[in-house]
Amino acid sequence: MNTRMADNVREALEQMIVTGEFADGERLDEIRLAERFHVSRTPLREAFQMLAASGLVELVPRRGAFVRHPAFHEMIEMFEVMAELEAVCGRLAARRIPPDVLEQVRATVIACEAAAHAGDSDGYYRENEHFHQLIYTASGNDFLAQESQRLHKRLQPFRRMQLRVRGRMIQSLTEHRQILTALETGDSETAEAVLRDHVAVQGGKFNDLMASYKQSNLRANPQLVAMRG
Amino acid sequence: MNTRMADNVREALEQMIVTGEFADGERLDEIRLAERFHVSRTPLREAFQMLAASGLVELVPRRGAFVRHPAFHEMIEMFEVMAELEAVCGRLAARRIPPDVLEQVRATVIACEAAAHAGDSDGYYRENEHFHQLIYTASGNDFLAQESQRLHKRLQPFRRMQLRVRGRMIQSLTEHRQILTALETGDSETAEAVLRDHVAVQGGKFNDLMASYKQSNLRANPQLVAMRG
DNA sequence: GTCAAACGTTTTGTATACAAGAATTCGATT
DNA sequence: AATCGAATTCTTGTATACAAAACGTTTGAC
Repeated sequence: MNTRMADNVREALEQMIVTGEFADGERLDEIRLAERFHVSRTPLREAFQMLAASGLVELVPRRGAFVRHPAFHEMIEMFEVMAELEAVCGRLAARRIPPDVLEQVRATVIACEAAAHAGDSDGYYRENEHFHQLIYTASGNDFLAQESQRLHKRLQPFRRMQLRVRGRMIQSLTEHRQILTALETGDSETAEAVLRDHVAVQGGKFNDLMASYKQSNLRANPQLVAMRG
Repeated sequence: MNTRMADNVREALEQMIVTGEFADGERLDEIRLAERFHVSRTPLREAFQMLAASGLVELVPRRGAFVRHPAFHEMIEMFEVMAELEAVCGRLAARRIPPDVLEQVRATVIACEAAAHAGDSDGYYRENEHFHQLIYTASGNDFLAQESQRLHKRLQPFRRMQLRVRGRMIQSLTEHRQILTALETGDSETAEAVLRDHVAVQGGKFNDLMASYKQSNLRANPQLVAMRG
């Protein structure tokens, strides 16, 4: 629980948006939401500002705040950028990673494998998040780590759509191993290439993601997408 | 002039911050600024939110809004990310650029050279901006273009510090030519490599930038940087 | 002289009031 | 029946009021 109500409201709304409680283009009613959260319009509007900054809603002057789910092609674009950012993190990390962080990566890869074999999907998810977080940090560039983390978080609701298939999970573990080895041997080219492919949406992943997207509550409204020319 | 006062105030404050009118860590006084801009605290606080989202100020709960100039090493990190983003844009653009955009790049490179030879530094600056903007767009990834543009804008006040030296300008023009050729021939590796080096702060550029940074009004307060552990 | 506690002042965060701009309704006209 | 426009209702943007938290200062104890 935060000291500022505006922050609490932002978190609550963020959760509601990424779990698909609002349709794309839906207007966030200030008065209704203010009543629901037992706050006035002031902190609510501050929350809107923050949500707009992270791209979850669009603020249209004199019209209101509208939730904004990415179109499929926009999501693919975001994953492409994520893949490139992680590739850069990997390349830099291979050269810069300190021994203690490398040890943490090693431990996380092992924990990830253990969770996978135990069928502990929550554990797997958590360790996988940690793995990527560590790669960001290992880049030795705090700004890069921060930006990567930001996009990672934004893609979180869509990443859940991926990796459900059993075969993908095994491939993912193999790639973790490859990345670890590349970091251990300082092989920046391999770290870069494997991380890019690890994150990129391509081949079979593309079709899986598309199928999941179509079924999800986070679809964009084609009508509205057409107007964003 | 914008319809919302909050937006006007944000623009004005942004300008004041990037021109160094506030010292690092200085608190933005709501009451004083409200009087100065002839608005109430409400739109002013909305402006603070937006500035915080773009990293120009830090919002500390129950304390206020404090301007945040990057430390030198933070600035270097941002340039490193910018170089990598532009490198990615270049790689993708070499494969995806449409003929009409390629033509625009060609025209911009020529205009840039003309401005340089004419000693028209404002013209040079404008055409150079346009050149980079085109590379972002040419990537064919709107999200990447948008993120690149965002960081580009954030680095604008610091980029002015670079490129003042005459030799740098000539080198820069040569690199533009190399990038154009790479795009024309679809040589993604070269486009990527040249763009990375074009933007990266390395070699002599590092020292020039450091010297300018030290003299500028956009320095971070070392006391405060130390506390950001 | 140093430290700390209590008081008063300043400043932030939130609620509320109000004006101007959008949206909607409903009737008039073609 | 469809369309235009005026009147009404809603909604946003901004000002202002007020409570609670942070800050500074004075006072007092050791």
